[in-house]
Amino acid sequence: MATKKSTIYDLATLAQTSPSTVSAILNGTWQQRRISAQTALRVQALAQKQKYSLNRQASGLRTSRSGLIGMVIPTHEDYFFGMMSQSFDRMARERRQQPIVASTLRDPALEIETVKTLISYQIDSLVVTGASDPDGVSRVCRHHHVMHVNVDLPGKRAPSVISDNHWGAAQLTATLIARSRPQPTPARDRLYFLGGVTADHATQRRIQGFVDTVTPVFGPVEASQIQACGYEAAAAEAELRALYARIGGLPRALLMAASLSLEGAIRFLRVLPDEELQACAFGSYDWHPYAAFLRCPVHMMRQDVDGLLDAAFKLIGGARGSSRPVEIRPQLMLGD
Amino acid sequence: MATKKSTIYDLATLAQTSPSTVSAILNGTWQQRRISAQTALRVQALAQKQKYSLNRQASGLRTSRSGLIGMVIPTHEDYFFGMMSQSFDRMARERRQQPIVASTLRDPALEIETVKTLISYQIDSLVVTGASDPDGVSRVCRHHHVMHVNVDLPGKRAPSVISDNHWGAAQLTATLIARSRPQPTPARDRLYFLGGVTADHATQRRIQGFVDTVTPVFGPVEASQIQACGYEAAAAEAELRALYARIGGLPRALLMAASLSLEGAIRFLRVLPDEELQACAFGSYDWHPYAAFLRCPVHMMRQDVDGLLDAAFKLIGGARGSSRPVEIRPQLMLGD
DNA sequence: GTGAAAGCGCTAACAC
DNA sequence: GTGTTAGCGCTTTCAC
Repeated sequence: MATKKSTIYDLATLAQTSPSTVSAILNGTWQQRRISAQTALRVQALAQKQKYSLNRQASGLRTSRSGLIGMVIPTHEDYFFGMMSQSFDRMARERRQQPIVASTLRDPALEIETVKTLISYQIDSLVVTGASDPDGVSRVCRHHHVMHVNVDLPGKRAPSVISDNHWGAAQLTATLIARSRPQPTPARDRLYFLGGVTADHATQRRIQGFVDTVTPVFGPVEASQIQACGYEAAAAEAELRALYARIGGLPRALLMAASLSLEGAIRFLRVLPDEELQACAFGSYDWHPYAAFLRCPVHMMRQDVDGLLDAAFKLIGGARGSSRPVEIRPQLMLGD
Repeated sequence: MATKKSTIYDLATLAQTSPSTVSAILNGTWQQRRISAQTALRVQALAQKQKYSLNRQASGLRTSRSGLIGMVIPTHEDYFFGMMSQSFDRMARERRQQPIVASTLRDPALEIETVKTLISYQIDSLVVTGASDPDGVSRVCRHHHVMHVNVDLPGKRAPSVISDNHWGAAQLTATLIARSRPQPTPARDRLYFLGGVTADHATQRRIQGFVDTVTPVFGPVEASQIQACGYEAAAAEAELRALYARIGGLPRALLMAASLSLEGAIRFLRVLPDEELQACAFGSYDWHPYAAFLRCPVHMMRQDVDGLLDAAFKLIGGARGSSRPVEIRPQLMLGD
């Protein structure tokens, strides 16, 4: 029971053969070296007995491939990014890569620093999700020849995969229009868009989808119908409270820009009586299991997490990246 | 604008000095080598200009320290483990280690395989959270001399840090007793415990805390008051529905064993009228922000995630581990 | 069918 | 104050 960790040299000595033979046997290339099945079996058994473990720092140094694949996300404490991590974990494993996920808290400086660290570990490629400065990250990766893809938020200097925000918002809006009912006052007889950041590409496209769907039915959308108050739950809560006071009740329909906007809205809505809730149609871009807790239907656009990452892996694998982002359709989840 | 990645050899040539000097300057040990500030500055400037990046595979191979610290968790799609990942990420960074988190889906075989992979990357230490087979993991780590700690679920073969489950359940139960009101029938005039797995150490201690607090006030607890129906939300929902039918309403108070039990319970409870909800006191071991969506107070034991990981890092850092698990008190979050 | 030997990029002991 | 050198454990020609 050797207490020292064994190397291919130890195994070679024990098996009365050479390190290169052991190496070939252990990494599967022994067939093409035409090593006899006999020695192969002998060495394999020995490795198992000695609980030999490959030193991937050494093998990576030699081959200049680490087998590590990085992903940066804003935070682990968000349901959407939790699902991203989970899918990424599975898909990386399927490709025999070791995932290494780091959170960068939407801080551009931390994003760059983290990516530099990952690069120093010689990651083979990188998935950048929800980055505040995707192009800064790209510059670093480019210089070090690290393949990378932006997911969720697009960048100009690397291939990107995003949700089909315009289509998704349009579908969701159409659903809300179909399920909503006329309201007594003009200000309430309208659809409202709540949450998001107008500087953000995703928000812009969602608003556009909303506007393009509302306009043919109700005429031009007024500025007051778009409340892009940010991604924080508290902001959405405050904004909705104000809206409610201003127009004297809930509107005909309400489209929340993101899952945190929905969370904020629910905090306000949960104390309203059932009749008021049932008079309004609710939609949310982004899906959250707890939305079912509200006592009325919430229609949701569920992002296709696996679809996004599948496309990302294809692009990393060298698929022809056009200059335009790949758009992945989300899925409508009816709340009934 | 060199397109090849630069090494300390390149820098040494450019700076007219030797690789070892460059190495010392770049890794901060140059003071003790008494290298002149002048050369130090020259080399540092050069490194910056060339965007030199340390190859940590090479340096790790040489020093046999990788700077990587691993953590295995059951899943990223759970709020509690999301918080764990986030804290771990921050704390590892503070200690200048690169965190590497892998999910193992409560699958013992996958746990072992994953840990072996992490070890092949020469992780310096490992935090094992919520493992189904902590002792199997310990065996592997022991053989490879990898320092490790169990968190949340204890093991016999490594130091462990767990929530103070007995204390927490007792406090929560006391709160529920204090806030509850008598109910019309004997079966309803009792406290019930819902969720968890009796084979599980954590559940055992929580039940014990519940029983020890209820007994002095109401007399012996009957078996029907303990419904350890597992960790799945759907099971808790079904169990609660059955209980409601059996005893003809909600009981005096209900203690949910875990956050998923709470989620399941809420799915059933959300359709009940306010009066019924307000007649029952709700408690949950584990905290979830969405619990506020219920239209009545839920008292929660919030696990001290930072406290758990702080203790874990101390144990990894070599603090004397007694054979008994370190217990960290959770925090009572009153629902009012 | 197998072995010897060079070298991936870095660090640290030792030399001067 | 700085340079030389020997490996860390592995892979991969090349030689036989």
